Amino acid sequence: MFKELTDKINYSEVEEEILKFWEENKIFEESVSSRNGKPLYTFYEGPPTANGRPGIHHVMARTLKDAFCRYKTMSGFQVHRKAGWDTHGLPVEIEVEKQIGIKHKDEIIEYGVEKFNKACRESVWKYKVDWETMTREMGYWVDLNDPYVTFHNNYIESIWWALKKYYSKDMIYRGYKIQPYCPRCETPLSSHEVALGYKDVKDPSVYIKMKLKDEVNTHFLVWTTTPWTLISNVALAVHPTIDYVKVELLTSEGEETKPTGEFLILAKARLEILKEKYSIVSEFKGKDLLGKEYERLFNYHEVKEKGWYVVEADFVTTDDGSGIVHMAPAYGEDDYQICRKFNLPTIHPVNKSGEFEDAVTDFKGKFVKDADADIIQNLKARNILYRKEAYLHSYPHCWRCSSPLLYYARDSWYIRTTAYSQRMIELNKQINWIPKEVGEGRFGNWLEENKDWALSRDRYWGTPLPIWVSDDMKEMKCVGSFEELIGAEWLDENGIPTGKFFGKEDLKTLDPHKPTVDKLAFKTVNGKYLKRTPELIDVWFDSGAMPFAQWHYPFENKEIFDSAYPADFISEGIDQTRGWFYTLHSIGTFLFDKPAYKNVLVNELILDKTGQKMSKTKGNTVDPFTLISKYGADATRWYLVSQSPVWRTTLFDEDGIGEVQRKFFSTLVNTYSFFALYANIDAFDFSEPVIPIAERSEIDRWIISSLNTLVKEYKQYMNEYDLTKASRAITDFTLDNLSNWYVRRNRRRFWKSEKGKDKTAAYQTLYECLDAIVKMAAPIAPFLADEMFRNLNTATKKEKFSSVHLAMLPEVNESAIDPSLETRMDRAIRIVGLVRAMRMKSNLKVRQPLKKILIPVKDQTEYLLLKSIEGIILDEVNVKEVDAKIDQDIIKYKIKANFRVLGQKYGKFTAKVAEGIKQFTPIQITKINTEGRIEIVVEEKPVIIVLEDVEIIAEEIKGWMVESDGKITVALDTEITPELRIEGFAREFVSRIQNLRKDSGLEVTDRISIAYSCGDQLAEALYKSTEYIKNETLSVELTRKNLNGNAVKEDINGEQCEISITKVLN
RNA sequence: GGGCCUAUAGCUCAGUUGGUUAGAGCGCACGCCUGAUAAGCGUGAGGUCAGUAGUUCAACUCUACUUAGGCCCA
Repeated sequence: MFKELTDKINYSEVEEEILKFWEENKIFEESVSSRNGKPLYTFYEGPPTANGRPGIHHVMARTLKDAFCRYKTMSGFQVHRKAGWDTHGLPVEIEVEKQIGIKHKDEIIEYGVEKFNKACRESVWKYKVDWETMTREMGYWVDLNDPYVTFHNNYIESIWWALKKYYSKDMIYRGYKIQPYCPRCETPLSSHEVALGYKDVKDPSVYIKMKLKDEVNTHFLVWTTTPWTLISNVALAVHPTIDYVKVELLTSEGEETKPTGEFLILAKARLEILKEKYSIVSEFKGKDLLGKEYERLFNYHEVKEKGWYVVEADFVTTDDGSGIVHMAPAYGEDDYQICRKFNLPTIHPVNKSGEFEDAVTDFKGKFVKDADADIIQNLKARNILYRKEAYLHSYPHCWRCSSPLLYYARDSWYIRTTAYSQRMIELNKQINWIPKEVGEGRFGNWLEENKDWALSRDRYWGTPLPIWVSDDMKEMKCVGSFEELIGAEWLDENGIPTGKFFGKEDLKTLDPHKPTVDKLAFKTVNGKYLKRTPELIDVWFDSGAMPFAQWHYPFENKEIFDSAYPADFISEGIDQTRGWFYTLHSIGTFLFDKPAYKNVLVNELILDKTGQKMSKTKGNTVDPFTLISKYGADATRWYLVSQSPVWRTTLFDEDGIGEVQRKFFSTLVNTYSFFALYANIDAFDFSEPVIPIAERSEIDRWIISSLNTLVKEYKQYMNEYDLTKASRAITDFTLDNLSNWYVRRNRRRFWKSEKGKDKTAAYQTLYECLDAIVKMAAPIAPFLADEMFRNLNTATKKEKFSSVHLAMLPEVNESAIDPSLETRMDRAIRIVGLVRAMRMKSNLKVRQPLKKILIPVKDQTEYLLLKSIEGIILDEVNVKEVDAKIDQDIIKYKIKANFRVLGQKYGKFTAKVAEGIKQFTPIQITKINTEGRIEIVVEEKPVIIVLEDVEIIAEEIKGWMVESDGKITVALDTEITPELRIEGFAREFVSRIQNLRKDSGLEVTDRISIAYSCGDQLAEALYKSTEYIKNETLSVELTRKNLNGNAVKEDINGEQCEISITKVLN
C-alpha cells in the first residue's frame, strides 16, 4: 500500500520524522560509506564562527553546499563532509571583554592572559547549540561529530608547519603596517570596527608653501587636513600625467597689477584655490617635477635615507587640494607604499597615547590632534602658511570611546605574497568561478594589485606566530612543529630563564596559545636568548590553512590530504572574496603550487524585501528558526535557490516561501496523492513487468519524453552549479506537464478503465515521473523528497535503498526523447488554449459539447501532425470534430516578411522588400503558397520572393469565430444543435452529481442511486443519456420522481431541477 | 577615486547566436473548471525594456557614455 498524503500535510512534522529516521538509521553516514571506492568529490567547509547567532544568509550558503554534496552523492561520488569552526580572533575577544567588563586592552594583562584566553576558549561556543540546531533542522548534512577546530593543537601545529615553510623561503619579514588606531584605548582597530564609527567632523584644511631648493623664490603649494603629520613629511607626490603650472603671484594697486617675484607650483586644474591674481609662467606635466628637491619643514629627526623630493603616485587627483600631496609614510597607507617604493625615510615621533615624543621639542607631550593649532601658528610665523580654512569630512572614530582614530605605522610581520602573485594569477585561471565575473573582476583585480599580507596581530586569543627573536632582532628562529620546542627553556613571570627545559612529556600538556608559548626561550650558541615575538597571526590564515590543517597534515593523514586537495567545490558569500577565497588560494599556491579549489560558487547578499540590507539595528533580520518551523526547511531552501540566481542579490520576501509551498509542494503532493489513491484501489505495486515505452500510449510516451528532456536539462544545470535553473525546470515540469496536463488528461484511465495493459502503463508512467522528480528534487528539498521516495518505494520495492539520498539519480534515456512528439503536444496545448479562449468569449462552457473546430493547415505534413493530436484536442475542448482545412476558399491569409531570412539576402534593401510583401493581394499570397515563388517589383527592381522569405498565417475564416496566437489559427463552430444540447444537459447533470457525491463524503468507489425532479425538456434529455449518467456517477438507479422541494435544487443550463442521491449498500 | 554587478509590467523574475506580437508568477478585475485541487485554467488591464549616442537592413539583446542602486577596495 502507498501511504496516502494530503495537501494539509504539516511539513515541519514530516521533516522532524524524517530527521529521526535519518538519525536512527545513520543515513548520512551511509550516504558516505556506501560510496566507498567510488571517485571522490571533495568539498571544503568554510568554517563559521560560533560566537554569533546564525542568520538566513547562513541557511542560503548551507543550502548550496548541501545541495551539491547531495547531488554528487546521488551521482555516484563519495562526498566527505567535515565540519569546521573558526574560533580565534578579535570578535571572540570583544565578546569576552564585554562579559568580564574590560574596556581597555591593557586590562587583559591585569586580568591575566591565561584566564582571558580560557574565557575565549569557552566563549567560542556560545551559539554552538544554535548552529547545530539550525544545521540539523535545515537538513544540512555535515559531520559535526568530528569537526576541525582552529584552536585545537593539531590544527595550530599544521599552521606552524606552513608558516615555517614560508619562513624558510624568506617569505616572512618585518615591516610597518598602517593601522587605524585608537590612542585612548591604545589598540589598533579592524576595518570592521572602523566602519562602525564614521562621524562628520571639521578639521583644519591648510595650504603650505614648501620651498624648492634650486629655484629662487619658488614654492610647491601643498594641501593637508592633518597638520600634525607635517612633522613627519618626507616627500611630495604628483601625478605624472596631470598638468601643473608655475605661476607668479601679482599684487594689485587700483587698476594696476604688479609681479611680486613670488612663484608657486600647483596643478593647473586647481588654480581656483589661489586667492590673489597670478600669471602663468610655465606649464608642464607632473613627471617633469619628479626628483625636484625642497627644504624640510621640521628638522627634529636625523635620517639616513634621502628624502624631501618629488615622487610620482597615481592616486594623486585634482578633486581637492593642490594636486601636490604631502607624504608622511608613518600615517597613511598610500604614503607608506610610495615611500617603500622610493626607499624614503620614515619618521614616527608619536607615542602610543598619541602624543609627540620629546624629540619634537616645540610640541612635545601634546596630543597630536591638539597640536594642529600650534603647528599652524608655527607655519604662519615662518610665513609658509598660504591659506587655512575648515574642512568638513567624514572621519573614523573609535566605536567604543569616540576618540578620533589615528592612522599609525606599527611594527608588523608580513608574508611576501607579492613574490608569487603572478603564479596566483595563473592558477586562478584554472578555477571555475560561478559567476565568472567574480573570478575575473573582483578576485582577479585583487590578485593583480596584490600587496604583501600583513600577518601579525597584537592581540591575545589566536594562533601565536611561531617565531622566536633575539632582543636586537638579529637572530630569529621559526618553529614548525611542537617537537621543535623540546629543549627550549622555561622563563618565569619576569622573563628570566629558570633552568628548566621543555621536555617530551611537556608535549602532552602543551597549550600552544599565549601565554604558554611566551614562557619559552631558546638559548643560542653565543648565549643570547631568543624570545617569542608577542604577536598572533591573522585569523584568516587559520581558515585558509584548513585544507591541510583539518587533517593535521603533514604530521598525519598524508594520504587523505593528497587525495582531497584541491577541493572540487567550495561555496561561500561574496564577502569571502578577499577573505577565505583569497587565503585558501594564496596559501595553496605557495605551499602546493596548485589552486585550492576547482569550482567556487559565490552567493550574494540577502536583502529584505524592500532591498535594504538586513541588520539588527534596523530590525529587518529574518530568523531562520521561525521560518523553518513555519514553512519547513524544504520550502525555505527551495525558495532561496529558485527565487533569483544565488549570485545575484536576493530580495527576501517571506510570502515567497508560502507560494513555493502552495504551488510546487502541494501540487507535487497532490499528484502523489492522486496516484496513491488509485494505486491502492487497484493494488498497483509495480510487480508487473515494465511495459516498454514503445507499447505505451502516445501521451505516456510524451510525458516520458518530456521527463527525460527534463533530466537532461537538470543534470546540465546542476553540473554548471545553477540551482536556480535546475529548481525552476523541476517546478515547471511538475506543474505544467505532469499535473496540469498529464494527470488531468489521464484521470479517467485511473478511475474508469478496467485493469489491463493500458491502466498498468498509466500507473507505471506516473510512477516513473514521480520517482524521477523526487530524486531530482532531493538535493534541494531533502525531506519531502525522502518522504515521497520512501512511500513510493515501500510499496513497490523497486530500489534497494532505504532513502532517496542513498539512491542514484535517474539516467537520461535518450531513446525515449522524441522531440517531434513534444512539439506535437505543445501544438495541441496551444490549440486547446485558443479554443478555450473562444468559448470564453462566446460564453460557452467547456461542458457544453460543440460540433467542430476548423484549423487551416498549409500542407500534408501539417495535416498529418494535426490529425495525430486530434483525439486529445477533441476530448480536451469537448468538440466533436476537428476539420483540418488545406483548401483556402473561405480562409483569408495574412502574409508577413521573415526578416531573419530576408535580412541576410537583401541587407539594406530588407525594409523595402518587407513592405512589398506586406502589400500582397490574396491572389499573390495564394500564388506563392502554391508555386513556392513569386516575382514582385520593388523600387523598379524585380525581386523574386520564395516561400522561406515569408510567413503566412490565417487571419479570418468567413462565418466562423477565430482565434490566433500569431502562428496557429483556430475557428470554432458555435452552433448548438438539439443533440448537442441534450448532451450538454447530461454533462452538466453528471457534474452536479459528482459534486453532491463529494459533498456527501462518499468514497470514490461507493455506488449510489439518483432521484431527480424537473421539467419535461430536461427529463427527456436525461432519459436519453441514462446509461452515460449511471456509468459516470457509479449509480445503479436513475429515476424521475417528485421530490417536493426537499432535495438539492440545481440550475442545469437554465432548467430547474431537484436532485437527491443515496448511497447503495451492497 | 578604482573594480565588479544590477536596471524589463505595481512587485519578484525569464527573455537563446541581434530578426518585428517582450513572457511567467504574484497582486488587481472578470469568468471558467474540478471525484487529485484551501489548488488549477482562461480573459483583461498593466511595458518610452533607466537615458543618450553609436554599430547594423534590423538592438531589450552588441559598443560607448550618462543616471540611479548594490557590493568590494581606496
